[in-house]
Amino acid sequence: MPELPEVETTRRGIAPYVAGARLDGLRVSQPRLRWPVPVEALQATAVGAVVERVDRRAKYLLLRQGGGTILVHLGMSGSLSLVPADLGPGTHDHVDLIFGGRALRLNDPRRFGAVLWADGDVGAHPLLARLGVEPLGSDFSGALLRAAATGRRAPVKQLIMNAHVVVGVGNIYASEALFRAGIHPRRPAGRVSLARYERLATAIRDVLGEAITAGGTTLRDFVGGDGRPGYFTRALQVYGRAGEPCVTCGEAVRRETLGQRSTFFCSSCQR
DNA sequence: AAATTCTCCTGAAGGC
DNA sequence: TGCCTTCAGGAGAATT
Repeated sequence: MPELPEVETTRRGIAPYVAGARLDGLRVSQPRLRWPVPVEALQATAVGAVVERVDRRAKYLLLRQGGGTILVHLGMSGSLSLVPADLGPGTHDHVDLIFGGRALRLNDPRRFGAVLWADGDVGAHPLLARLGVEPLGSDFSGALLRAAATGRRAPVKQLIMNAHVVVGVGNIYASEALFRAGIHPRRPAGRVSLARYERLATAIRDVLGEAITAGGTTLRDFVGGDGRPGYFTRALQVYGRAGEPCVTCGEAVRRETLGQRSTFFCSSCQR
């Protein structure tokens, strides 16, 4: 599942080929994604214009043009790759953005992803306007988490996965960061001390940063390849390891459902 | 305002 | 081998 590190790795992989390139055409073989692909608007406005840069906000990729921005979200099964423009779409290839002889291709079996168009200031787009801080940005801190937690009784795991507070912390890295910080995922958010939130903020930064580094080193060539970044799975300490011994104390890692999401933790190391 | 539930979709895994 | 059922999961929308 693409989490923030995979999205950032994708951004870095495609940017050298897309930034500065003119969008020459659009092929949509399946417009029914998370939201319908706005084919008309893209044809009328985005096609023919240069993508000036490729940015990321939360897990959205932003292909910025002069008059607006193409938003791409990978959902949970999406990936982008650069293929020859004359290569026909295969199974689950839904959208091609054509740049010269190459196509930036979205493949997404489960179709939770999205390709959208935002006129003018993309920051004002409804999907972006009310997002929380970037976890790798300078505004993110333990103090920010502590402030956001005031009065909240919901589990701390749900706080750090709340995109109105901090973006890009998905299910996998939420479990990992809480393990590193020694905090039980079910602990009420309002009952975690500032000191422990400082540790948690550091853990979130570290685990995301390490995953981006790992993605960068294991990244296959985006051009002509399948475009899937490395998934960092070997470095996961609790996620997906139910029943296996905790790497710290040896006790069996537990799996419980929290907010309809699988949650992995060590009940001995995390309190 | 905060918390919970629902929804989209399909591949994988398990049962028989 | 194959058919059927169940489940995961990002995250916005709807509901309580």
